Amino acid sequence: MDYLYHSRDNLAEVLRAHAINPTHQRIEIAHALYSRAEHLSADQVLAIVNQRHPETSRATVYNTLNLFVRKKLIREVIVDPNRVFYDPNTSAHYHMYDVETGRLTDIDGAEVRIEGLPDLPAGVVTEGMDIIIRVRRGDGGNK
Amino acid sequence: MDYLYHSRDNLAEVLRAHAINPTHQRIEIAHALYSRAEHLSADQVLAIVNQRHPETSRATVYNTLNLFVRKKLIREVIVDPNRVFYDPNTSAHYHMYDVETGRLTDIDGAEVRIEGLPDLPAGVVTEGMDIIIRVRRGDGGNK
DNA sequence: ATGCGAATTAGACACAGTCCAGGCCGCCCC
DNA sequence: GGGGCGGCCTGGACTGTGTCTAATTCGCAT
Repeated sequence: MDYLYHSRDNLAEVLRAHAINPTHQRIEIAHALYSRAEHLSADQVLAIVNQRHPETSRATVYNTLNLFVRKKLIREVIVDPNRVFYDPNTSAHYHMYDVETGRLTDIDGAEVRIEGLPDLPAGVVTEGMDIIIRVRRGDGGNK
Repeated sequence: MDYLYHSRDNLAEVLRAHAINPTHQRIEIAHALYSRAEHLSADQVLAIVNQRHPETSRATVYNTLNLFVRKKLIREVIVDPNRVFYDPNTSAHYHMYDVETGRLTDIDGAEVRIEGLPDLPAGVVTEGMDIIIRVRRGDGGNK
């Protein structure tokens, strides 16, 4: 994957390549996402960005994340009813979600094959497919 | 499926079979879910229940839906960041979600086969698997 | 410097969902 | 039948995520 080793300079290029005006804040937000191989919520991004560079507003974080999603720079992952996670990895892959800890990890999609899905209704187009495997630690969970 | 034709009397039995005390409100809520082959949000359930029988509180609707989920009577479907949908069909099946209309429809899971998923880490147990195919109308959507 | 559109900001707002303290209801036992 | 008890329901306050808006600031080109 090409999303490790993103200096802030490189990130500006990446943003431009996606037709996004690379502002200060947007670069910081992109950096927060790309510099760690984790799935962050908007609030986490806000916290990370503000601990380094003094101030970025909540509105900007939300606006920017939505912008990135629209421009297909990142992907939303909807697994937790409370918050949306953002995933800098846009290649085909799936997710494993620990319902106890809330931890979300990637599953490589390269060798996953799915058969037997019915045809889509006419005039309908696939936007994407999510697969989420919900797990818990075998012992700790009481019925 | 055995979730059509649920009179309120039958529903009381169903609830008891799941170790749920069949109160008035719970039966009405179960009825709202089982009597239509649709996926409802908590707010929709609240509206349906209250248009028939005068008053059921919001807290009760939420408590009851969560209780039903815990008792495996219904299932949560998390596809829309804004609200949770509840699905009375607990057999293995998947979902198609229209990102434009918000409409959620079932995909029978009987003949779906998935291969190539990696093994789970040791000591971890599958809680369930969700597959969501996000679609949109092919023509109407502008880039 | 000046002007202009785009981006950012603070704060108010909207909304789903939860919590809490009080009251009600059904049920059991005497 | 009456008294007590535990579970259920209720309104309302509260929380947290995300959005909106009006005003300010930024960056850039002239």
